[in-house]
Amino acid sequence: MPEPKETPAKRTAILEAALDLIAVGGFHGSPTAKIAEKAGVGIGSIYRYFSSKEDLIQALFTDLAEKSRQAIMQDLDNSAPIKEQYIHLMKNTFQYLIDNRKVAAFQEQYFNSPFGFTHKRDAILNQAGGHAGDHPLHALLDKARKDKIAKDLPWHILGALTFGPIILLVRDIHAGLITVDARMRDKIIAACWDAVKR
Amino acid sequence: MPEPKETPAKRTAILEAALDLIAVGGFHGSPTAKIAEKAGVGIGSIYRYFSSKEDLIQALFTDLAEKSRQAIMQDLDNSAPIKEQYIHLMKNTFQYLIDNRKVAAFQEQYFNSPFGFTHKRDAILNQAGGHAGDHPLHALLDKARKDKIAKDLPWHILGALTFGPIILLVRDIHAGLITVDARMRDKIIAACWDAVKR
Amino acid sequence: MPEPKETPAKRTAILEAALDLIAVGGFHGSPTAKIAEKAGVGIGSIYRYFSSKEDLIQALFTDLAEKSRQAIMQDLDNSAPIKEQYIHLMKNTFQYLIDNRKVAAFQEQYFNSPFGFTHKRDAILNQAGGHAGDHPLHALLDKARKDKIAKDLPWHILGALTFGPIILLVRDIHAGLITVDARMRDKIIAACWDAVKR
Amino acid sequence: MPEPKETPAKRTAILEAALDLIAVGGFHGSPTAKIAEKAGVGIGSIYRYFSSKEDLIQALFTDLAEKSRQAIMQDLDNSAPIKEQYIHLMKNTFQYLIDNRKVAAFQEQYFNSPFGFTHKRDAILNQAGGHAGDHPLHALLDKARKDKIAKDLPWHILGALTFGPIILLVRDIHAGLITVDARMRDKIIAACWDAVKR
DNA sequence: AATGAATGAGGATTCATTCAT
DNA sequence: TATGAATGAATCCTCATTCAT
Repeated sequence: MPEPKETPAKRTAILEAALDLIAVGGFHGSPTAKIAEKAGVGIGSIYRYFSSKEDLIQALFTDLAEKSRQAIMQDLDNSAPIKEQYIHLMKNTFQYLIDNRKVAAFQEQYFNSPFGFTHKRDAILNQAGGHAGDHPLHALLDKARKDKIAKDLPWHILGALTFGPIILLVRDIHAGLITVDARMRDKIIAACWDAVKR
Repeated sequence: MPEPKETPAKRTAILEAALDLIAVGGFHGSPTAKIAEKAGVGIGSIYRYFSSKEDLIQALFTDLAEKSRQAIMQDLDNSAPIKEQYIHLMKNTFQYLIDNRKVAAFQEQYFNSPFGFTHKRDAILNQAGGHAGDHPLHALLDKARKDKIAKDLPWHILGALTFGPIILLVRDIHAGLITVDARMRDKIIAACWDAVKR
Repeated sequence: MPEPKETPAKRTAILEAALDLIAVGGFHGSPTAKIAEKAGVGIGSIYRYFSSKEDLIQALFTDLAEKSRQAIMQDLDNSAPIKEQYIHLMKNTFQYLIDNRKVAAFQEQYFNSPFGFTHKRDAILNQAGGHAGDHPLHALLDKARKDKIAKDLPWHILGALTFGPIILLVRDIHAGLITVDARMRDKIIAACWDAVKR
Repeated sequence: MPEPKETPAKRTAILEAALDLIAVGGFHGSPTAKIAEKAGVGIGSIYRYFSSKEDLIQALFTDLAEKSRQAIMQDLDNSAPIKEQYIHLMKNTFQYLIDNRKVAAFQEQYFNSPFGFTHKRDAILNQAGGHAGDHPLHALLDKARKDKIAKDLPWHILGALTFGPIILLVRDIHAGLITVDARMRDKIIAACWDAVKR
């Protein structure tokens, strides 16, 4: 009696192998043959689970986005003051990216590629808000703005003020150019809040 | 009237063609054959002016970095208060990247590639400060920190608070996801200053 | 009845095609595309069986060296007098090269190339004697010298006196410049023996 | 008043540069651009003196063949006994090739290439004997055979018995695999005579 | 006569994808 | 369902030769 709807282990193995390789070598340094080998499956099997290499990458992105979202939301107290929630989410985000260098590297690659453009454009077109692809901070910043706590700027801009510094710093941290301890991390997040707050 | 060391027109044509293509398709979407065709030269000519595709890309980066620097420094008043200088530099930077979509796209690509890493690492290793390769804001933020105007954070972090948002927003602007007029631009820069200032 | 480690037919086809082409046009007149076409396989298949064109050539050399060795050793009577053994080996060698023009042409090419130099140097460095890579005459001439049948000259020189004429004559025969029947062949070998014997 | 028929210095420079490069890198490692640079002339100038790269190589061969011939004939006493003349010619030949590694390397390359085949075939077709391209030993061996001093074998074969060993040994000497002093050289030549003599 | 910039066919190699087993 | 051998278009780069100056 087979388990009814479980993700096949082989699919997961392929995604993990792809992440490992792409994080280090980028899309172009990660041929399907290497991914299959690292995953311990035949090359052909990749095409059983994914229709193309592009499809595999998109699937990996979605997969990681969901996991990231969960990590970021962890222990969030919806009833806490907005600033506190902001700081909590930012700590989670920043720390998650620092602790998961492969995820960070992959997402960096992804957003800097034709794949990424497509994704972003899609996100904009469904601007209904609240759908799964969005970052949890979206809603929060929206509320902060309405409550006149955050500056009166469009979500995109508040988002950029928040994520922009984090993204650059994570890259530098993983490149070994700087180190950031918990104290420093909190200072950075406070500075981001300064940018956003009214 | 012999001009002493004129850059050959063909070299320039190659660089321009490369910029056009890379801005749209990235490094891997810009084969040498296409660059040559777009430049209106033979494939072989690329290798007369550059020793390899990598060399061409590095040359293009250096070229654009110099032009960007000039645009950014334009009309800077060294005797003005630091905050004013900061805002001036940021306006120039932001506007330049908005107006020169291809340059922005290229630099994005560049810093997200093995080329870029090398460059960044090199920049870090010569931390003497004040050398030509740096962004003009580097020195300014250093001074602001010493004068207790900026937060007491390492240059890397102040830099990330400043450039991070700009980079993301420029990307979104060129993707057609948002529009930013002069008024909005100034608000954004003010927000960045809030992040940096004490 | 499962054959344990059968060489893939495609690999053999590639080696044969390479031999055909190199024998006529040399290394530089034998592009991988032509080899693949002649072998009736796709270009990419060459790189499934060999890591590079150089690797293919080395493999071909090794392959032919082994076959040559077998042909040369055929019907050798180890207990016969040395002179008889010498004549026997020389007949086999000479005849084999006459009958296998492509092999002769390839080996000529090979020993006159960077590949060949490496090979020769390696052979010299392991001068322990008796190891598989050597020509069977090596051991025989060594023994002949010790028995005071051959002149008291280093192996290299005795070897040159023996192979030098053969190599030139084989080349001329295949160029159609001369013909050598069995009678003539035996006279030539006798002359070589005169050069070597005390 | 210009000297009427002197070889232009530029032509000589090109030939010398070609020899230098081909001796080290072979035909395929010696692009015309490198030859021109080493010769200190423009690339275009090569095509003023030679109609093609092949023509240049043929010219170089002819040039060197003439020089070799002169070196080999040096101090030859036509009235001496044939054996003595043989030994004299062989000493000159052997020593010349040892002392002129670039010439030896070039000729090796040359005879192992499409060029070489053409040349040899041409030589055979004009079998009138005694024409400039022939090696001086040709006539001598012919005479030796008629005088019943040499074996009754065709010139080609007597030639191979003589040159074959020398060619192999010169190659090994220049590859650094063996050293041959004057004493050893004379022994080798004596052995060659043994092969040739009746 | 001399130059060297310009050319593009040709060559080795990679890799996403297919398909027979 | 799983495999991996087979493929060939695509890519970077070289180099003999030409021709305008």
